[in-house]
Amino acid sequence: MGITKTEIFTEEQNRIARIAKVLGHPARIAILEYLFKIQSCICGDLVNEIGLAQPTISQHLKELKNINIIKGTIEGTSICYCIDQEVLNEIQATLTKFLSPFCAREKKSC
Amino acid sequence: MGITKTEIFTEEQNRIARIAKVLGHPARIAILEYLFKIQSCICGDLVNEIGLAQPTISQHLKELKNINIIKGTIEGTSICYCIDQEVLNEIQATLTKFLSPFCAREKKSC
DNA sequence: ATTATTTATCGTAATATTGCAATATATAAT
DNA sequence: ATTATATATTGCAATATTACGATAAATAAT
Repeated sequence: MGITKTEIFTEEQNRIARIAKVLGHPARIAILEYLFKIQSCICGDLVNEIGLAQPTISQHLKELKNINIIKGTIEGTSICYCIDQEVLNEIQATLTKFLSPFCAREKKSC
Repeated sequence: MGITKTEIFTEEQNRIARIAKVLGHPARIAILEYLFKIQSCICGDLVNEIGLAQPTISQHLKELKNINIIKGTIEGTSICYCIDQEVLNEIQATLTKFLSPFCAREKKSC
């Protein structure tokens, strides 16, 4: 059917999956990597850097904004995108906690 | 077009995206959570636990096997699935490294 | 050999995703 | 007001994903 049965899963399971899904495309990984390196940039920079059409980059930016991992501030005619470090930390913590169940439960520290 | 242009991205970018994509469905998150909790189980257990049809669970297991995060060993008529702890650790390290670029580069330890 | 049990595969329908051309929107500069 | 610049949105085609019924395959028990 192509439609995910979100209602049979917990909030947390859906949340983890939603985050991972957004990270599940190399263009979005490339955008984040570039932002890590360059701190902030505008859409046009990413079009040049990555080599996908402007509407395609814009669409990927939208999906990254959906999980708030990036934020954009209007600056003249362009929009300055950067990582939201706080959200990034939360996402990192969420994934680490999920993927390190034994560290989190049995050991206490890794 | 529905087809990802993998050729314009680096191996590492594609690898991270491939891992995240597999984690990008709540059923697969639920399967992993169950395996974390229960250590090992058979397909039928997951069908009961999660509430999706057997072919659907089987398909999700296949995708998890594609990134080797789980492995299955034949045991009579059933197949015993469990987490591959070594691969899990690698995946966790890969995602943490990607999502903590400043920790990895500037600080050295987090 | 037959039957029961368990999982994988095939086929298919419904929906989602990816990518881009064309166009709209919005601000800056002249 | 007009033009240039930058980004978002719309519409569409191609492909991928999700889900499941039907069926195949493979072993265990009788």
